Amino acid sequence: MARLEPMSTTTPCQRCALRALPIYRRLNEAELAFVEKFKIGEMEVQAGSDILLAGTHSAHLFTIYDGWCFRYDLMEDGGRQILSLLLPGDFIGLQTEMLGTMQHSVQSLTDVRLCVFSRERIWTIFERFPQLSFDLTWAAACGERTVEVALANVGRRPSFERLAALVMHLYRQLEGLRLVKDGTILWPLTQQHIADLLGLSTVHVNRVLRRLINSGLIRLDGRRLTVVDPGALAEIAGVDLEKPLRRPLI
Amino acid sequence: MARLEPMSTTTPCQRCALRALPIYRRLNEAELAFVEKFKIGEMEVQAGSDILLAGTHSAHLFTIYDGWCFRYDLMEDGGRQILSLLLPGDFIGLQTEMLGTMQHSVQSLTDVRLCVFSRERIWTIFERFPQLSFDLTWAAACGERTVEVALANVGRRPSFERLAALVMHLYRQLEGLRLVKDGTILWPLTQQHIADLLGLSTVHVNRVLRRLINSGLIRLDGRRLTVVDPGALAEIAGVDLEKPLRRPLI
DNA sequence: CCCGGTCCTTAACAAATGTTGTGGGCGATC
DNA sequence: GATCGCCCACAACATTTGTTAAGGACCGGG
Repeated sequence: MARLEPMSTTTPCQRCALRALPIYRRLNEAELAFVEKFKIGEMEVQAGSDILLAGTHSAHLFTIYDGWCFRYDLMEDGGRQILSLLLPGDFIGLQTEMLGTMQHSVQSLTDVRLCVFSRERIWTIFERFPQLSFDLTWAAACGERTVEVALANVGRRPSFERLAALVMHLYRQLEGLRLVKDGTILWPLTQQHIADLLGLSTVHVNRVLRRLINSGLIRLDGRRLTVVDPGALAEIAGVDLEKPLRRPLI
Repeated sequence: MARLEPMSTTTPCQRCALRALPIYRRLNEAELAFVEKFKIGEMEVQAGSDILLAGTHSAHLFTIYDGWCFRYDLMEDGGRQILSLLLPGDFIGLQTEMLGTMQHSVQSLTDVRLCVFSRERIWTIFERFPQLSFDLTWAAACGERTVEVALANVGRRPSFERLAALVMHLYRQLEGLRLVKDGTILWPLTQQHIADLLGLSTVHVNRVLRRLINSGLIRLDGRRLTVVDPGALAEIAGVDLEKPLRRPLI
Protein backbone atom coordinates (compact mmCIF):
# COMPACT_ATOMS: atom_id res chain seq x y z
CA MET A 1 0.00 0.00 0.00
CA ALA A 2 0.92 3.63 -0.18
CA ARG A 3 3.87 4.65 1.87
CA LEU A 4 3.54 7.70 4.03
CA GLU A 5 6.70 9.74 3.98
CA PRO A 6 7.81 12.20 6.60
CA MET A 7 6.46 15.48 5.28
CA SER A 8 9.64 17.09 4.15
CA THR A 9 8.58 20.46 2.81
CA THR A 10 4.97 20.95 1.84
CA THR A 11 4.15 23.64 -0.65
CA PRO A 12 1.52 26.23 0.32
CA CYS A 13 -1.24 26.37 -2.29
CA GLN A 14 -0.54 30.04 -2.94
CA ARG A 15 2.85 29.16 -4.31
CA CYS A 16 1.86 25.94 -6.04
CA ALA A 17 3.74 25.64 -9.33
CA LEU A 18 0.86 23.77 -10.98
CA ARG A 19 -1.65 26.46 -10.21
CA ALA A 20 0.38 29.03 -12.08
CA LEU A 21 -0.12 27.24 -15.40
CA PRO A 22 -2.44 28.98 -17.84
CA ILE A 23 -4.58 25.87 -18.31
CA TYR A 24 -6.03 26.43 -14.87
CA ARG A 25 -8.57 28.93 -13.69
CA ARG A 26 -7.16 31.44 -11.23
CA LEU A 27 -8.80 31.19 -7.82
CA ASN A 28 -9.74 34.28 -5.87
CA GLU A 29 -8.40 35.13 -2.41
CA ALA A 30 -11.17 33.49 -0.43
CA GLU A 31 -11.10 30.33 -2.48
CA LEU A 32 -7.35 30.01 -2.24
CA ALA A 33 -7.44 30.55 1.50
CA PHE A 34 -10.06 27.86 1.83
CA VAL A 35 -8.18 25.38 -0.33
CA GLU A 36 -5.12 25.98 1.79
CA LYS A 37 -7.06 24.94 4.88
CA PHE A 38 -8.85 22.17 3.03
CA LYS A 39 -5.50 20.60 2.29
CA ILE A 40 -4.29 18.58 5.22
CA GLY A 41 -0.90 17.49 3.94
CA GLU A 42 1.14 15.82 1.30
CA MET A 43 1.99 12.19 0.69
CA GLU A 44 4.70 10.44 -1.22
CA VAL A 45 4.11 7.10 -2.83
CA GLN A 46 6.52 4.75 -4.54
CA ALA A 47 6.04 3.69 -8.14
CA GLY A 48 3.77 0.64 -8.45
CA SER A 49 1.82 1.15 -5.22
CA ASP A 50 -1.91 0.79 -4.92
CA ILE A 51 -3.27 4.09 -3.68
CA LEU A 52 -6.96 3.21 -3.61
CA LEU A 53 -8.67 -0.15 -3.99
CA ALA A 54 -12.02 -0.86 -5.56
CA GLY A 55 -14.70 -1.60 -2.99
CA THR A 56 -13.14 0.52 -0.28
CA HIS A 57 -14.11 3.88 1.06
CA SER A 58 -11.15 6.17 0.66
CA ALA A 59 -10.27 8.06 3.80
CA HIS A 60 -8.94 11.01 1.86
CA LEU A 61 -9.28 12.94 -1.32
CA PHE A 62 -6.12 13.51 -3.33
CA THR A 63 -4.77 15.51 -6.18
CA ILE A 64 -1.56 14.62 -7.95
CA TYR A 65 1.15 17.16 -7.44
CA ASP A 66 3.85 15.26 -9.27
CA GLY A 67 4.05 11.90 -11.05
CA TRP A 68 1.69 9.60 -12.93
CA CYS A 69 -1.03 7.22 -11.73
CA PHE A 70 -3.70 5.17 -13.42
CA ARG A 71 -7.22 4.07 -12.60
CA TYR A 72 -8.17 0.49 -13.44
CA ASP A 73 -10.80 -2.23 -13.22
CA LEU A 74 -10.01 -5.88 -12.66
CA MET A 75 -12.10 -8.37 -14.62
CA GLU A 76 -13.38 -11.70 -13.33
CA ASP A 77 -10.82 -13.58 -15.44
CA GLY A 78 -7.94 -11.61 -13.97
CA GLY A 79 -7.68 -9.23 -16.90
CA ARG A 80 -7.22 -5.54 -16.27
CA GLN A 81 -8.62 -2.53 -18.05
CA ILE A 82 -6.93 0.76 -17.43
CA LEU A 83 -9.63 3.42 -17.44
CA SER A 84 -7.44 6.48 -17.60
CA LEU A 85 -4.06 7.84 -16.78
CA LEU A 86 -3.82 10.49 -14.07
CA LEU A 87 -1.33 13.31 -14.35
CA PRO A 88 -0.45 16.26 -12.13
CA GLY A 89 -3.56 18.25 -11.27
CA ASP A 90 -5.91 15.28 -11.53
CA PHE A 91 -8.18 14.20 -8.69
CA ILE A 92 -8.05 10.85 -7.01
CA GLY A 93 -10.96 9.53 -5.02
CA LEU A 94 -13.66 12.07 -5.77
CA GLN A 95 -15.97 9.19 -6.75
CA THR A 96 -16.03 7.83 -3.24
CA GLU A 97 -18.03 10.79 -2.07
CA MET A 98 -20.59 10.41 -4.83
CA LEU A 99 -20.78 6.68 -5.39
CA GLY A 100 -20.43 5.52 -1.80
CA THR A 101 -17.46 3.33 -2.50
CA MET A 102 -14.65 3.22 -5.03
CA GLN A 103 -15.69 1.32 -8.13
CA HIS A 104 -12.17 1.23 -9.52
CA SER A 105 -8.63 1.04 -8.14
CA VAL A 106 -5.81 3.53 -8.48
CA GLN A 107 -2.13 2.75 -8.71
CA SER A 108 1.00 4.84 -9.10
CA LEU A 109 3.08 4.49 -12.26
CA THR A 110 5.97 6.56 -11.05
CA ASP A 111 6.99 7.88 -7.68
CA VAL A 112 4.22 10.29 -6.88
CA ARG A 113 3.62 13.25 -4.64
CA LEU A 114 0.00 13.79 -3.67
CA CYS A 115 -1.82 16.63 -2.01
CA VAL A 116 -4.17 15.24 0.63
CA PHE A 117 -7.52 16.85 1.34
CA SER A 118 -10.02 16.39 4.10
CA ARG A 119 -13.06 14.48 2.94
CA GLU A 120 -15.35 15.90 5.63
CA ARG A 121 -14.68 19.43 4.60
CA ILE A 122 -15.67 18.73 1.00
CA TRP A 123 -19.18 19.71 1.97
CA THR A 124 -17.98 23.16 2.80
CA ILE A 125 -17.20 23.58 -0.85
CA PHE A 126 -20.77 22.93 -1.87
CA GLU A 127 -22.11 25.08 0.93
CA ARG A 128 -19.91 28.11 0.62
CA PHE A 129 -18.00 28.13 -2.67
CA PRO A 130 -20.29 28.02 -5.71
CA GLN A 131 -17.46 28.48 -8.17
CA LEU A 132 -15.48 25.65 -6.63
CA SER A 133 -18.59 23.46 -6.64
CA PHE A 134 -18.87 24.17 -10.30
CA ASP A 135 -15.24 23.25 -10.71
CA LEU A 136 -15.85 19.91 -9.08
CA THR A 137 -18.60 19.15 -11.56
CA TRP A 138 -16.37 20.45 -14.29
CA ALA A 139 -13.60 18.12 -13.18
CA ALA A 140 -15.99 15.19 -13.26
CA ALA A 141 -17.10 16.17 -16.76
CA CYS A 142 -13.48 16.36 -17.92
CA GLY A 143 -12.80 12.95 -16.46
CA GLU A 144 -15.83 11.54 -18.19
CA ARG A 145 -14.81 12.98 -21.53
CA THR A 146 -11.36 11.45 -21.22
CA VAL A 147 -12.87 8.02 -20.74
CA GLU A 148 -15.24 8.60 -23.65
CA VAL A 149 -12.38 9.38 -25.98
CA ALA A 150 -10.65 6.22 -24.81
CA LEU A 151 -13.81 4.20 -25.43
CA ALA A 152 -14.16 5.48 -28.98
CA ASN A 153 -10.49 4.79 -29.52
CA VAL A 154 -10.70 1.21 -28.30
CA GLY A 155 -14.03 0.49 -29.91
CA ARG A 156 -13.51 2.02 -33.30
CA ARG A 157 -9.87 2.35 -34.22
CA PRO A 158 -7.37 -0.27 -35.41
CA SER A 159 -4.41 -0.90 -33.18
CA PHE A 160 -1.90 1.28 -34.97
CA GLU A 161 -4.05 4.39 -34.88
CA ARG A 162 -5.15 3.45 -31.40
CA LEU A 163 -1.61 3.52 -30.10
CA ALA A 164 -0.87 6.72 -31.99
CA ALA A 165 -3.88 8.31 -30.34
CA LEU A 166 -2.67 7.28 -26.89
CA VAL A 167 0.71 8.84 -27.48
CA MET A 168 -0.74 12.06 -28.83
CA HIS A 169 -3.29 12.30 -26.05
CA LEU A 170 -0.51 12.16 -23.50
CA TYR A 171 1.66 14.48 -25.49
CA ARG A 172 -1.02 17.15 -25.49
CA GLN A 173 -1.81 16.75 -21.81
CA LEU A 174 1.82 17.01 -20.87
CA GLU A 175 2.30 19.99 -23.11
CA GLY A 176 -0.32 21.82 -21.08
CA LEU A 177 1.63 20.90 -17.98
CA ARG A 178 4.92 22.08 -19.49
CA LEU A 179 6.30 18.57 -19.29
CA VAL A 180 7.39 18.28 -22.92
CA LYS A 181 11.05 19.07 -23.62
CA ASP A 182 12.10 19.05 -27.28
CA GLY A 183 9.29 16.72 -28.22
CA THR A 184 10.31 14.30 -25.49
CA ILE A 185 8.10 13.10 -22.66
CA LEU A 186 8.46 10.72 -19.77
CA TRP A 187 7.25 7.24 -20.70
CA PRO A 188 6.78 5.10 -17.60
CA LEU A 189 4.39 2.70 -19.32
CA THR A 190 5.35 -0.93 -19.84
CA GLN A 191 3.91 -2.75 -22.81
CA GLN A 192 1.61 -4.46 -20.36
CA HIS A 193 0.22 -1.09 -19.31
CA ILE A 194 -0.31 -0.11 -22.94
CA ALA A 195 -2.09 -3.38 -23.61
CA ASP A 196 -4.41 -2.80 -20.66
CA LEU A 197 -5.07 0.75 -21.78
CA LEU A 198 -5.86 -0.14 -25.37
CA GLY A 199 -7.60 -3.48 -24.97
CA LEU A 200 -4.85 -5.43 -26.74
CA SER A 201 -2.54 -8.29 -25.87
CA THR A 202 1.04 -7.49 -24.90
CA VAL A 203 2.36 -9.37 -27.91
CA HIS A 204 0.29 -7.27 -30.23
CA VAL A 205 1.33 -4.09 -28.49
CA ASN A 206 4.90 -5.10 -29.12
CA ARG A 207 4.20 -5.56 -32.83
CA VAL A 208 2.42 -2.26 -33.19
CA LEU A 209 4.82 -0.27 -31.05
CA ARG A 210 7.70 -1.62 -33.11
CA ARG A 211 5.89 -0.59 -36.27
CA LEU A 212 5.35 2.89 -34.90
CA ILE A 213 9.02 3.19 -34.04
CA ASN A 214 10.20 1.78 -37.37
CA SER A 215 7.98 4.22 -39.20
CA GLY A 216 10.12 6.94 -37.68
CA LEU A 217 7.18 8.72 -36.07
CA ILE A 218 8.41 8.23 -32.53
CA ARG A 219 11.60 7.29 -30.79
CA LEU A 220 11.78 5.38 -27.56
CA ASP A 221 14.80 4.98 -25.35
CA GLY A 222 14.34 3.56 -21.95
CA ARG A 223 11.72 5.57 -20.17
CA ARG A 224 11.65 8.55 -22.51
CA LEU A 225 9.58 8.88 -25.67
CA THR A 226 10.15 11.41 -28.42
CA VAL A 227 7.48 12.43 -30.87
CA VAL A 228 9.44 13.15 -34.01
CA ASP A 229 6.65 14.79 -35.98
CA PRO A 230 3.67 15.71 -33.79
CA GLY A 231 1.64 16.92 -36.77
CA ALA A 232 2.01 13.68 -38.67
CA LEU A 233 1.30 11.56 -35.63
CA ALA A 234 -1.74 13.62 -34.73
CA GLU A 235 -3.01 13.12 -38.25
CA ILE A 236 -2.76 9.34 -37.92
CA ALA A 237 -4.20 9.44 -34.45
CA GLY A 238 -7.19 11.45 -35.56
CA VAL A 239 -6.47 13.91 -32.76
CA ASP A 240 -6.80 17.65 -32.84
CA LEU A 241 -3.52 19.28 -31.87
CA GLU A 242 -4.80 22.79 -31.35
CA LYS A 243 -7.47 22.37 -28.73
CA PRO A 244 -6.64 24.52 -25.69
CA LEU A 245 -8.07 22.23 -22.98
CA ARG A 246 -8.51 24.38 -19.93
CA ARG A 247 -9.22 22.41 -16.80
CA PRO A 248 -10.25 22.93 -13.21
CA LEU A 249 -7.93 22.60 -10.28
CA ILE A 250 -9.01 22.79 -6.70
CA MET B 1 -33.59 17.99 -35.94
CA ALA B 2 -35.73 17.75 -32.88
CA ARG B 3 -39.36 18.51 -33.44
CA LEU B 4 -41.03 20.81 -31.02
CA GLU B 5 -44.50 19.60 -30.21
CA PRO B 6 -47.32 21.71 -28.91
CA MET B 7 -47.04 21.26 -25.20
CA SER B 8 -50.01 19.08 -24.53
CA THR B 9 -49.98 18.59 -20.79
CA THR B 10 -46.78 19.22 -18.90
CA THR B 11 -46.30 17.47 -15.61
CA PRO B 12 -45.44 19.59 -12.58
CA CYS B 13 -42.26 18.34 -10.93
CA GLN B 14 -44.10 17.72 -7.67
CA ARG B 15 -46.15 15.05 -9.32
CA CYS B 16 -43.42 13.63 -11.54
CA ALA B 17 -43.79 9.86 -11.74
CA LEU B 18 -40.03 9.38 -12.08
CA ARG B 19 -39.24 11.28 -8.94
CA ALA B 20 -41.36 8.93 -6.87
CA LEU B 21 -39.07 5.99 -7.59
CA PRO B 22 -36.97 4.79 -4.67
CA ILE B 23 -33.74 5.01 -6.67
CA TYR B 24 -33.90 8.78 -6.44
CA ARG B 25 -33.14 11.06 -3.54
CA ARG B 26 -36.18 12.93 -2.28
CA LEU B 27 -35.85 16.69 -2.71
CA ASN B 28 -36.97 19.06 0.01
CA GLU B 29 -39.64 21.76 -0.42
CA ALA B 30 -37.31 24.56 -1.44
CA GLU B 31 -35.41 22.42 -3.89
CA LEU B 32 -38.53 21.12 -5.50
CA ALA B 33 -39.94 24.61 -5.82
CA PHE B 34 -36.76 25.78 -7.46
CA VAL B 35 -36.61 22.87 -9.88
CA GLU B 36 -40.18 23.61 -10.84
CA LYS B 37 -39.19 27.14 -11.82
CA PHE B 38 -35.91 25.98 -13.31
CA LYS B 39 -37.88 23.83 -15.74
CA ILE B 40 -39.10 25.89 -18.65
CA GLY B 41 -41.11 23.28 -20.52
CA GLU B 42 -41.27 19.92 -22.15
CA MET B 43 -40.34 18.77 -25.61
CA GLU B 44 -41.27 15.81 -27.73
CA VAL B 45 -38.90 14.33 -30.22
CA GLN B 46 -39.40 11.63 -32.82
CA ALA B 47 -37.31 8.48 -32.82
CA GLY B 48 -34.09 8.89 -34.76
CA SER B 49 -33.73 12.65 -34.34
CA ASP B 50 -30.51 14.40 -33.46
CA ILE B 51 -31.12 16.33 -30.25
CA LEU B 52 -27.65 17.80 -29.82
CA LEU B 53 -24.74 17.90 -32.22
CA ALA B 54 -21.05 17.78 -31.37
CA GLY B 55 -19.36 21.13 -31.71
CA THR B 56 -22.46 23.14 -30.91
CA HIS B 57 -23.44 24.99 -27.80
CA SER B 58 -26.73 23.59 -26.62
CA ALA B 59 -29.33 26.22 -25.90
CA HIS B 60 -30.97 24.13 -23.23
CA LEU B 61 -30.37 21.52 -20.65
CA PHE B 62 -32.61 18.45 -20.75
CA THR B 63 -33.58 15.46 -18.76
CA ILE B 64 -35.33 12.48 -20.27
CA TYR B 65 -38.82 12.04 -19.00
CA ASP B 66 -39.75 9.14 -21.26
CA GLY B 67 -37.96 7.20 -23.99
CA TRP B 68 -34.38 6.28 -24.88
CA CYS B 69 -31.53 8.29 -26.40
CA PHE B 70 -27.85 7.67 -26.96
CA ARG B 71 -24.69 9.75 -26.96
CA TYR B 72 -22.17 9.11 -29.71
CA ASP B 73 -18.92 10.19 -31.34
CA LEU B 74 -18.33 10.12 -35.06
CA MET B 75 -14.89 8.99 -36.20
CA GLU B 76 -12.91 10.45 -39.09
CA ASP B 77 -13.60 7.38 -41.22
CA GLY B 78 -17.34 7.70 -40.71
CA GLY B 79 -17.52 5.08 -38.00
CA ARG B 80 -19.61 5.71 -34.92
CA GLN B 81 -18.99 4.88 -31.28
CA ILE B 82 -21.97 5.01 -29.00
CA LEU B 83 -20.74 6.28 -25.64
CA SER B 84 -23.77 5.46 -23.57
CA LEU B 85 -27.48 4.94 -23.66
CA LEU B 86 -29.66 7.49 -21.92
CA LEU B 87 -32.81 6.45 -20.14
CA PRO B 88 -35.51 8.33 -18.23
CA GLY B 89 -33.96 10.51 -15.54
CA ASP B 90 -30.68 11.00 -17.40
CA PHE B 91 -29.28 14.44 -18.22
CA ILE B 92 -28.63 15.69 -21.71
CA GLY B 93 -26.31 18.58 -22.37
CA LEU B 94 -24.77 19.15 -18.95
CA GLN B 95 -21.32 18.99 -20.54
CA THR B 96 -21.92 22.13 -22.57
CA GLU B 97 -21.79 24.21 -19.45
CA MET B 98 -18.54 22.67 -18.30
CA LEU B 99 -16.68 21.98 -21.52
CA GLY B 100 -17.77 25.03 -23.51
CA THR B 101 -19.16 23.04 -26.38
CA MET B 102 -20.63 19.59 -26.86
CA GLN B 103 -17.93 17.04 -27.55
CA HIS B 104 -20.42 14.35 -28.54
CA SER B 105 -23.81 14.19 -30.22
CA VAL B 106 -27.10 12.93 -28.84
CA GLN B 107 -29.83 11.16 -30.76
CA SER B 108 -33.20 9.70 -29.83
CA LEU B 109 -33.73 5.96 -30.16
CA THR B 110 -37.46 6.04 -29.53
CA ASP B 111 -39.99 8.79 -29.42
CA VAL B 112 -38.87 10.80 -26.45
CA ARG B 113 -40.31 13.32 -24.04
CA LEU B 114 -37.79 15.69 -22.51
CA CYS B 115 -37.96 18.15 -19.67
CA VAL B 116 -36.30 21.40 -20.73
CA PHE B 117 -34.34 23.51 -18.26
CA SER B 118 -32.97 27.00 -18.44
CA ARG B 119 -29.24 27.03 -18.88
CA GLU B 120 -28.77 30.49 -17.42
CA ARG B 121 -30.41 29.53 -14.20
CA ILE B 122 -28.06 26.59 -13.68
CA TRP B 123 -25.77 28.97 -11.82
CA THR B 124 -28.47 29.50 -9.26
CA ILE B 125 -28.05 25.88 -8.33
CA PHE B 126 -24.41 26.34 -7.49
CA GLU B 127 -25.10 29.58 -5.70
CA ARG B 128 -28.08 28.64 -3.62
CA PHE B 129 -28.58 24.86 -3.50
CA PRO B 130 -25.54 23.01 -2.16
CA GLN B 131 -27.28 19.68 -2.14
CA LEU B 132 -28.37 20.07 -5.75
CA SER B 133 -24.85 21.15 -6.68
CA PHE B 134 -23.64 17.98 -5.11
CA ASP B 135 -26.23 16.08 -7.11
CA LEU B 136 -24.89 17.57 -10.32
CA THR B 137 -21.41 16.35 -9.52
CA TRP B 138 -22.91 13.05 -8.48
CA ALA B 139 -24.70 12.79 -11.81
CA ALA B 140 -21.47 13.46 -13.64
CA ALA B 141 -19.73 10.78 -11.59
CA CYS B 142 -22.49 8.28 -12.40
CA GLY B 143 -22.18 9.10 -16.07
CA GLU B 144 -18.46 8.63 -15.94
CA ARG B 145 -18.77 5.28 -14.23
CA THR B 146 -21.19 4.07 -16.88
CA VAL B 147 -18.69 4.87 -19.60
CA GLU B 148 -15.92 3.21 -17.62
CA VAL B 149 -17.87 -0.02 -17.37
CA ALA B 150 -18.48 0.15 -21.12
CA LEU B 151 -14.78 0.69 -21.75
CA ALA B 152 -13.77 -2.31 -19.67
CA ASN B 153 -16.45 -4.32 -21.44
CA VAL B 154 -15.23 -3.38 -24.90
CA GLY B 155 -11.56 -3.58 -24.07
CA ARG B 156 -11.46 -6.76 -22.10
CA ARG B 157 -14.38 -9.06 -22.83
CA PRO B 158 -15.06 -11.32 -25.82
CA SER B 159 -18.08 -10.50 -27.90
CA PHE B 160 -20.48 -12.99 -26.38
CA GLU B 161 -19.91 -11.83 -22.82
CA ARG B 162 -19.82 -8.28 -24.06
CA LEU B 163 -23.28 -8.51 -25.49
CA ALA B 164 -24.55 -10.30 -22.41
CA ALA B 165 -23.20 -7.47 -20.30
CA LEU B 166 -24.98 -4.90 -22.42
CA VAL B 167 -28.28 -6.69 -22.02
CA MET B 168 -27.89 -7.09 -18.28
CA HIS B 169 -26.77 -3.52 -17.81
CA LEU B 170 -29.94 -2.32 -19.45
CA TYR B 171 -32.03 -4.84 -17.64
CA ARG B 172 -30.83 -3.58 -14.28
CA GLN B 173 -31.25 0.05 -15.17
CA LEU B 174 -34.76 -0.52 -16.41
CA GLU B 175 -35.58 -2.53 -13.34
CA GLY B 176 -34.80 0.49 -11.23
CA LEU B 177 -37.15 2.48 -13.43
CA ARG B 178 -39.87 -0.13 -13.14
CA LEU B 179 -39.74 -0.76 -16.86
CA VAL B 180 -39.29 -4.53 -16.70
CA LYS B 181 -42.46 -6.59 -17.09
CA ASP B 182 -42.10 -10.36 -16.67
CA GLY B 183 -38.46 -10.23 -17.61
CA THR B 184 -39.30 -8.32 -20.77
CA ILE B 185 -37.91 -4.94 -21.73
CA LEU B 186 -38.26 -2.62 -24.67
CA TRP B 187 -35.50 -3.21 -27.24
CA PRO B 188 -35.31 -0.34 -29.72
CA LEU B 189 -31.72 -1.14 -30.69
CA THR B 190 -30.91 -2.26 -34.20
CA GLN B 191 -27.93 -4.51 -34.73
CA GLN B 192 -26.12 -1.46 -36.05
CA HIS B 193 -26.67 0.27 -32.73
CA ILE B 194 -25.37 -2.74 -30.86
CA ALA B 195 -22.31 -2.86 -33.08
CA ASP B 196 -21.58 0.79 -32.40
CA LEU B 197 -22.07 0.29 -28.69
CA LEU B 198 -19.80 -2.74 -28.43
CA GLY B 199 -17.12 -1.92 -30.97
CA LEU B 200 -18.08 -4.77 -33.30
CA SER B 201 -19.18 -5.10 -36.90
CA THR B 202 -22.88 -5.61 -37.61
CA VAL B 203 -22.19 -9.01 -39.12
CA HIS B 204 -20.49 -10.14 -35.98
CA VAL B 205 -23.25 -8.74 -33.82
CA ASN B 206 -25.66 -10.81 -35.85
CA ARG B 207 -23.60 -13.96 -35.20
CA VAL B 208 -23.30 -13.34 -31.49
CA LEU B 209 -26.88 -12.22 -30.97
CA ARG B 210 -28.06 -15.35 -32.73
CA ARG B 211 -25.86 -17.44 -30.49
CA LEU B 212 -27.28 -15.72 -27.41
CA ILE B 213 -30.82 -16.39 -28.58
CA ASN B 214 -30.10 -20.00 -29.57
CA SER B 215 -28.58 -20.61 -26.18
CA GLY B 216 -32.01 -19.89 -24.74
CA LEU B 217 -30.78 -17.13 -22.45
CA ILE B 218 -32.83 -14.42 -24.10
CA ARG B 219 -35.78 -14.18 -26.46
CA LEU B 220 -36.26 -11.44 -28.97
CA ASP B 221 -39.41 -10.67 -30.86
CA GLY B 222 -39.60 -7.46 -32.78
CA ARG B 223 -38.78 -4.66 -30.41
CA ARG B 224 -39.13 -6.57 -27.15
CA LEU B 225 -36.43 -8.58 -25.45
CA THR B 226 -37.00 -11.15 -22.71
CA VAL B 227 -34.30 -12.23 -20.33
CA VAL B 228 -35.21 -15.85 -19.64
CA ASP B 229 -32.81 -16.42 -16.75
CA PRO B 230 -31.41 -13.17 -15.38
CA GLY B 231 -29.17 -14.97 -12.91
CA ALA B 232 -27.51 -17.09 -15.59
CA LEU B 233 -27.10 -14.17 -17.95
CA ALA B 234 -25.66 -11.97 -15.22
CA GLU B 235 -23.18 -14.72 -14.47
CA ILE B 236 -21.97 -14.79 -18.06
CA ALA B 237 -21.98 -11.02 -18.26
CA GLY B 238 -19.86 -10.70 -15.15
CA VAL B 239 -22.42 -8.28 -13.76
CA ASP B 240 -23.61 -7.94 -10.21
CA LEU B 241 -27.39 -8.28 -10.05
CA GLU B 242 -27.88 -7.03 -6.52
CA LYS B 243 -26.33 -3.59 -6.58
CA PRO B 244 -28.89 -0.99 -5.54
CA LEU B 245 -27.74 1.88 -7.78
CA ARG B 246 -29.26 5.02 -6.36
CA ARG B 247 -28.93 8.02 -8.61
CA PRO B 248 -29.47 11.74 -8.56
CA LEU B 249 -32.35 13.48 -10.29
CA ILE B 250 -32.70 17.21 -10.56
C1' DC C 1 28.74 -14.07 -8.99
C1' DC C 2 24.62 -16.51 -9.57
C1' DC C 3 19.75 -16.37 -9.43
C1' DG C 4 15.05 -15.04 -10.01
C1' DG C 5 12.13 -11.60 -11.57
C1' DT C 6 10.38 -8.35 -14.93
C1' DC C 7 10.33 -6.62 -19.36
C1' DC C 8 11.05 -6.89 -24.19
C1' DT C 9 11.38 -9.51 -28.66
C1' DT C 10 10.17 -12.77 -32.14
C1' DA C 11 8.10 -16.85 -34.39
C1' DA C 12 4.43 -20.13 -35.50
C1' DC C 13 0.04 -21.04 -35.09
C1' DA C 14 -4.97 -20.51 -33.57
C1' DA C 15 -9.02 -18.00 -32.95
C1' DA C 16 -11.86 -14.04 -33.16
C1' DT C 17 -13.53 -10.64 -35.83
C1' DG C 18 -14.01 -7.89 -40.18
C1' DT C 19 -15.37 -7.56 -45.21
C1' DT C 20 -17.89 -8.33 -49.18
C1' DG C 21 -21.72 -9.91 -51.28
C1' DT C 22 -26.29 -11.81 -51.82
C1' DG C 23 -31.03 -12.39 -50.66
C1' DG C 24 -35.41 -12.01 -47.96
C1' DG C 25 -38.90 -9.56 -45.10
C1' DC C 26 -41.37 -5.61 -44.24
C1' DG C 27 -43.20 -1.07 -43.85
C1' DA C 28 -43.58 3.60 -46.02
C1' DT C 29 -44.59 6.01 -50.10
C1' DC C 30 -46.15 6.95 -54.59
C1' DG D 1 -49.32 -3.19 -56.06
C1' DA D 2 -44.62 -1.58 -57.61
C1' DT D 3 -40.67 0.41 -55.59
C1' DC D 4 -37.42 1.98 -52.32
C1' DG D 5 -34.99 1.84 -48.08
C1' DC D 6 -33.87 -0.25 -43.87
C1' DC D 7 -33.07 -4.16 -41.21
C1' DC D 8 -31.91 -8.89 -40.68
C1' DA D 9 -29.67 -13.31 -42.12
C1' DC D 10 -26.01 -16.01 -43.73
C1' DA D 11 -22.02 -17.71 -46.47
C1' DA D 12 -17.12 -17.43 -48.03
C1' DC D 13 -13.19 -15.42 -47.40
C1' DA D 14 -9.57 -11.96 -45.59
C1' DT D 15 -7.38 -9.82 -41.84
C1' DT D 16 -6.46 -8.60 -37.36
C1' DT D 17 -5.52 -9.97 -33.10
C1' DG D 18 -4.69 -13.50 -29.47
C1' DT D 19 -2.00 -17.57 -27.65
C1' DT D 20 1.79 -20.21 -26.64
C1' DA D 21 6.42 -20.70 -26.44
C1' DA D 22 11.14 -19.58 -26.34
C1' DG D 23 15.07 -16.68 -25.60
C1' DG D 24 17.70 -12.31 -24.46
C1' DA D 25 18.58 -7.99 -21.71
C1' DC D 26 18.66 -6.05 -17.52
C1' DC D 27 18.53 -5.44 -12.50
C1' DG D 28 18.54 -6.26 -7.61
C1' DG D 29 19.13 -9.59 -3.83
C1' DG D 30 21.33 -13.35 -1.78
